[in-house]
Amino acid sequence: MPKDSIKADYTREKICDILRSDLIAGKYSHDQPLREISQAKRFGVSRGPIRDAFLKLTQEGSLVYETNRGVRVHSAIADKERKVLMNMRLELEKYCISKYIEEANRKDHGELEILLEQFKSACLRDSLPEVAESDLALHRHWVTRVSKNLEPIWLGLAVRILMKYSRLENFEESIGEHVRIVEAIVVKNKDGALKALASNVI
Amino acid sequence: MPKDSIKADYTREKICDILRSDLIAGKYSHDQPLREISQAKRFGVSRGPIRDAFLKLTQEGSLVYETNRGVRVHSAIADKERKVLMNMRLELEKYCISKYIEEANRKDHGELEILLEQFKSACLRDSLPEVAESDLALHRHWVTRVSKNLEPIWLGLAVRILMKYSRLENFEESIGEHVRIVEAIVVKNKDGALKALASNVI
DNA sequence: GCGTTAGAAATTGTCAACAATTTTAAATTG
DNA sequence: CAATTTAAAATTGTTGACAATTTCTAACGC
Repeated sequence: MPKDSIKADYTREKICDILRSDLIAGKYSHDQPLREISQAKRFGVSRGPIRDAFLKLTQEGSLVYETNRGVRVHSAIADKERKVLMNMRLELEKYCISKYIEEANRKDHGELEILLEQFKSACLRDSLPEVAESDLALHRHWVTRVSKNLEPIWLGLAVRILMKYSRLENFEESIGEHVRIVEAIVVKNKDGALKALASNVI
Repeated sequence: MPKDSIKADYTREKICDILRSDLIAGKYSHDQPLREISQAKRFGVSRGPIRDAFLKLTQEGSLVYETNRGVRVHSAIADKERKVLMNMRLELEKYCISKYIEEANRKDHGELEILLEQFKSACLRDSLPEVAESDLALHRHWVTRVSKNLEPIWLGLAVRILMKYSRLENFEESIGEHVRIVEAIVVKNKDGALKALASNVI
């Protein structure tokens, strides 16, 4: 047995998720290259799965790929483009939340509350990586629940938007915004939810 | 030399582009699986580059990937979701066209006219694959010219929207719409271009 | 005949080796 | 010493082989 007993048995998807968290959390600086070999060593796999993960993250937008030169962390996006992405994301999530309110059952609401608690707790701990991740997980909940088709598009938008501001903003205010969204959802107040969402995403 | 002198030397990107055209043109039916080995034989490469292309197309949305089961052609998207995607695409292209009008030079306009001619000619030939491809190429022109960052997002939306209707609609009307867009662009009539775009995309 | 099970076939997942390309470092020349 | 050339190192691109998984097929029992 190796000294490190945590035999995580990383799959392509797990590796991809971990790298995405790293990137959103700002672990690597903009334009920094990521090497296949070093990541392969890190996860204890060959270069194949790493290449797969790099390709996926490239398509999502957190990495940039150049032929024969590998991938590097995406540059910071311009403010104007960020605003366009925001509007697109809002359009998408508005649809998802409307439908979620109609379709969600008690079990869904339970998961929603759990995700909200995790987000709150991350904010109170002032841990940017955890805040970013739990923020994504919360929004992802209503998107995925409503449509597997829209989810990858949403993820691409959310990742690009998040990467721009890896620096923390006002966590307490963010808690309030998310609480308002979730509260409106559980009482099926569609207008309220959409309004709360708009103030959060924009 | 092999009997077929066309030694295309397919790269990952070329393979990806060819497969995308096939998918948009409706060469494969919805939910039909695509096999790595058969595509590898088709392009005369090993499974590696094919896997790369499949992954990319999965992320774009034309293919669906399931662990240990490979990829299949994406199911037809629901009308409501299609409408959401349309609005998002419109939001994106409105931004691109506005900026394009400000930034484009004579050379850009030249390319634009060429792409429009190619689109017209494809419509007149009633060839759905060529219409779909030249339609994409035309829109892609102003998107790519304005932002390399937004381009992959745009492509994902456009592909998903196009795949829904592989059946041909009214080509002549489509020519008129695109002519109006391009004409407004070259005379820098922003309002007119955006209005023409909206009636085309929606 | 119908459902179940066991084996075979087909397919994807991973890996290590080698080829091609790019980057870095050193040597050479003016 | 600066610029150029050349060689070495590092990195990505591709391949074929093998392992793991899924799917298909046929035998079996009821």
